[in-house]
Amino acid sequence: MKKRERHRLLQDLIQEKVVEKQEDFVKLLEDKGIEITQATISRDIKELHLVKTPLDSGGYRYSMPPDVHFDTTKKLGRLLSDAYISMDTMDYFLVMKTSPGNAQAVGALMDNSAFDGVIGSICGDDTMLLICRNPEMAQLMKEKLLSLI
Amino acid sequence: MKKRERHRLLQDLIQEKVVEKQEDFVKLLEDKGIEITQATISRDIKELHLVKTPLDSGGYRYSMPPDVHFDTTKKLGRLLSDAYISMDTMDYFLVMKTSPGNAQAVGALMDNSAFDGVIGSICGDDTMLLICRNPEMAQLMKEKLLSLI
DNA sequence: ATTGAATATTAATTCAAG
DNA sequence: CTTGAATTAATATTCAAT
Repeated sequence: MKKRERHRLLQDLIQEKVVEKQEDFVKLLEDKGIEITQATISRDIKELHLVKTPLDSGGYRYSMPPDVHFDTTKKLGRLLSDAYISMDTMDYFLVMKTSPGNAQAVGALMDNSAFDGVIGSICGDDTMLLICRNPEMAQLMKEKLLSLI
Repeated sequence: MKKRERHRLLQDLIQEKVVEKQEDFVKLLEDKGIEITQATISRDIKELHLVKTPLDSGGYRYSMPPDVHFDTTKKLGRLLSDAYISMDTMDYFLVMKTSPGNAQAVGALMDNSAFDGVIGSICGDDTMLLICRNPEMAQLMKEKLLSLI
């Protein structure tokens, strides 16, 4: 049993069953003849970004991850629709040109967005410099941002 | 300090800060002069349906409940019922053909959905390219999307 | 790289009290 | 009905092994 397969199995399980805790995963996999411990489930959950969601009924259920900043992302999209001019990446960096006076606002939203590939931003009046975790993230951010416009 | 007020404060805090654990809430409220214990935060989190989300960066962050996505997923289902034409996967990618002018809308909903296997989307007029975390996710996304139609 | 066993940490609940 | 202190339960991590 490969990790990938197990991940896939966990994704399926949370759709079908109310899985309240990690030990439940252990038991459910055991039923399928798969021996695994809670420690591994914990790691799987982390990698899959699963979340333990409190239910109205009072219990808990592991479920698909939320889009951390649903609202922020929407705001960012609206702002970029207005303010975006151009963008380029180099190494760890992404430089965005905005209409005058808007770079700070974009940077502020970026800092609290779900885009955790971003380490930080430095903004002038019409230019934002994003520092990303790695060059790949810089490229990914460019695509993400473009998809919002 | 009433419970309602505190709940609002917590909602605000998770938008502004990366709150990694319940004790962080305790400290943040203490900074605002509000004395509260972890037990109460735990109850608040349960009532607000907040979730502790694993981040790509390795840490955790309390965030908004995934409930909001149910709606997004439903919207996506309705949109796809109208606009879907065809779909195919290759490696990390999923390409969807839609009726003219609809790809952007689908992409926007995808980005705000609970589908965390998706890194990002790039949309033209009638074509959406989804970039997934891995080839398995691309395949899984195809199945999930088909199940919505 | 992935895992289990043990452990540390964090979170949920119980229980008494306001 | 709400809370804190104490406790239990659950989860994350460390460490050794593979």
